Amino acid sequence: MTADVPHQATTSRATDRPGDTSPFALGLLLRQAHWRAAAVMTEALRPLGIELRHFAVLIVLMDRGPTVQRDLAAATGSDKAGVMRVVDDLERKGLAVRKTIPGDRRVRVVEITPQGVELFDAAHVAAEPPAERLVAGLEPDEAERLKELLTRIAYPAGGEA
Amino acid sequence: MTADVPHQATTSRATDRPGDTSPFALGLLLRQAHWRAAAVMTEALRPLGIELRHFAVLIVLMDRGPTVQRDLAAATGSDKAGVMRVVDDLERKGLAVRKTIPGDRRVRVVEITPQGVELFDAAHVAAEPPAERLVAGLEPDEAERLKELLTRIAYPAGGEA
DNA sequence: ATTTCAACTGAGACCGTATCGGGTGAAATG
DNA sequence: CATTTCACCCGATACGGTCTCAGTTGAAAT
Repeated sequence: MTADVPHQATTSRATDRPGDTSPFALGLLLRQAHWRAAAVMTEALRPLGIELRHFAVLIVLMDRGPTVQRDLAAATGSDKAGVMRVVDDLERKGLAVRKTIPGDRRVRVVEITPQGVELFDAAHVAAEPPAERLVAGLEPDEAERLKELLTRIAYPAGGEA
Repeated sequence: MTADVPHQATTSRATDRPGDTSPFALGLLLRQAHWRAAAVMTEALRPLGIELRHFAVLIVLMDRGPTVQRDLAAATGSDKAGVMRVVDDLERKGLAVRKTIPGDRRVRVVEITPQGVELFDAAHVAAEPPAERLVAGLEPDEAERLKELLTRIAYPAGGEA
């Protein structure tokens, strides 16, 4: 008698569809949009023989230079064991190397190799067309605005306030 | 000699940080923003004893009413096996039930129970404060605009054109 | 010597894929 | 027209790979 037909009355409930005003709407939208973006990027990376998690590490290495594995784990948000395996892969492919630093034998600094930089640049070239298709429905200034708004969601002012 | 310091010159490379113009920037931003949203929502749902994937199914059940498992898989984006396990959980908790429909003995429609509806509404109440904190840095009209732009990324006009 | 912090390892949970056992409808066959 | 056969579909299960987490080892600092 109560739950029988799709009752969409009362207040406002999540529907996983456009035009939703429930508190879950933004999260669902982000999920769907991220899913699309991830699919596009994974596809762009596939011909190069790496996956997103590998590329995420390369990004950090390019951004920060030689980095300790523990920091890589923090920066990529993944587990330290996971980082280890990713670095294993990168090392096997000659895209990065582990180095021991002189005064400290327990740390291993991960460093990108010239081939790694090469692949990194190649990835950017390969990713541009798909990335443009992703924002095909938006005007250039709209895409900029979207990124600006997302930045404020992703990195709240003051760290976490 | 080549790759030694964080060289951030040449064109424009992904940095996993605000103000990035590389083709990967939008994807990285979406990832980070989605991560935040998912963390917030998972946290809001925890006291109720369910996770996001369970709630995703409940959303579909509320939106569409009794639904075949195959359609649930398609609607939530996950695969059949995953849906099965989630429905197992929901059934065990009394939030949903599997029913055989008269004319077709192979299909099992999943239906939300009154308790399921109860929890669904409770989730909305619990989720509102965290959801507002998520967009705390944005003006109300900015949040609306963000959702609108995200919708156009997540659901491209014409299905996929 | 003890504490601390790095990388690593192995056990367990988790997820997606492949496969199985029905069930249905329709076409083929007499 | 009745019956058999066949291709497909659904839900369920079994399996394999992946990721996660607690614990181990070894090095440095106090």
